[in-house]
Amino acid sequence: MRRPDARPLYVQVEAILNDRIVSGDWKSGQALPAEPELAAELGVSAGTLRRALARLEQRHLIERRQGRGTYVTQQTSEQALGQFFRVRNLAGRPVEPDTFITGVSTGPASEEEAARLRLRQGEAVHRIDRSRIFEGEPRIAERITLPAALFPGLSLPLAPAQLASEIYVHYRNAHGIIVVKSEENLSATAATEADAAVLNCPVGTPLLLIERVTFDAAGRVVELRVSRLDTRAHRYAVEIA
Amino acid sequence: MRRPDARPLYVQVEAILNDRIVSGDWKSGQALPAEPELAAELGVSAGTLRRALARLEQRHLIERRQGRGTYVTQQTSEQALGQFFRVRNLAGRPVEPDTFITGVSTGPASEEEAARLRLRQGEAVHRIDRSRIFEGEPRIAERITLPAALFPGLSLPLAPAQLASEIYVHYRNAHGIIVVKSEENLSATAATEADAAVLNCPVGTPLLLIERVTFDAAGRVVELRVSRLDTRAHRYAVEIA
DNA sequence: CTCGCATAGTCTTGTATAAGACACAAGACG
DNA sequence: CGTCTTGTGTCTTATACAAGACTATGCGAG
Repeated sequence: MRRPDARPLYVQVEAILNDRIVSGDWKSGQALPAEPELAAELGVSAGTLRRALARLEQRHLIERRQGRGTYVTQQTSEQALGQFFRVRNLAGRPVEPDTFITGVSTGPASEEEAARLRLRQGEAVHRIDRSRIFEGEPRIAERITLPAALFPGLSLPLAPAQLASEIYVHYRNAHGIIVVKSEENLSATAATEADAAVLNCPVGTPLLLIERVTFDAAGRVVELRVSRLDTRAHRYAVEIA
Repeated sequence: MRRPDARPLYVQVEAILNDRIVSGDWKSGQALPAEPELAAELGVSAGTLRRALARLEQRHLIERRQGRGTYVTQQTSEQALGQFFRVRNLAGRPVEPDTFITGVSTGPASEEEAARLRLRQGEAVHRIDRSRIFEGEPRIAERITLPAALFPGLSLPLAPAQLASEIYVHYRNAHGIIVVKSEENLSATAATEADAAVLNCPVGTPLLLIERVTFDAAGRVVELRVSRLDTRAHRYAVEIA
């Protein structure tokens, strides 16, 4: 006699709850049912449910607050910043970037983009070029590439102001895209003339090149981001445990 | 009526077990007592003990194997490599480095070293200069700085061969130093003449500069390591979750 | 008799349940 | 402005059974 699903029950429950969040059944910021209620509905014990919830919390999909309830994590720009933005100044303090959009376009994915985003070559992607400004100085030049299928309408009238970062957050919330994980490849490169112009630095200045691929809670690749960081006054901080 | 220790019981138990490992009470690779026995000895329920053990396992301090027992993690060079070594080749595959020691010395800590290692300026440190070779080519030039107080005798007759990495692992195991966490600051820099000589690259080549501080299970700073990685054929892979 | 091997026994950690005491938050009420 | 009540998540205990891993036993083949 073999079970239909060999995974532990708490993993199955985790998957069920994950689906409900991804599918928009429970929306961003919304409170989940109380634990006893939810456990009863799912037909599992409170302990098993709590174990599943603990795993979801570890993945930052939900937030639990004693006495208040359990909530689907709201993806504000501050939240995403704290979780994924690793630039620090030389004193080790987090830095608050301003954003300046320098260009937006839509077109077929290049071979490189398609491979990274797991698309077929030629599928439509949106591209956003922007610079990020720390303490008045431009320090990052980056290009964000998004699968158009996941962000319909993003190509439309887009204010060249810094709104774009907010729009981006809005799209994630509205489309059930909950960012969960990023994989990054880091290397060093020399500033090209284009980089030098954007970053206001001499040609050839060593830059930290960050190639990031981001995944959502459904396991989809949602973004490719290539950033060039001028590290003369900043560092990229990573913790390994 | 306030409790003497407001932390949850499972956290207190975790701290007790952590101490036993750090103090060498339970040695590297050794099996812990079985759960029921240990729970009885500590006067807590099996569930509470298991919760503490789960936390220790997450920190890689112990390893649990169903049917066999629970063991203090043994710090082999392979284990440390898998956990802390993030260099990949362009295909994304982990790379197996050879190591070549280029110099060993002992002396008073510089201001910079003292600050990073949390020592008083002038306290004795060991310094190991070495290069790391991937697929026949030298790709990393690095200096490791260790507090002499934690590694007594390391200054003595040291084979210039690649033994040093093994010796280093041995010292950690022998002195209750269990590496648990690293903090890294990444930036880009241009190869100096010294770098160029070691790495066999042109002067000015952009290098990935990695400044790493490593902590052990007792919360001590155990190592400062400054590495310069030639990223022409390799990447530094990081995952953010 | 000895070797090989299946298997039962027993020790280990892993999973799932249940129940009760506790702590925190928010609103109702005096 | 306190105090109470209610609803929430958190901690701790206890029990039972499942599953992995090793050991010993014993039986049969040679």
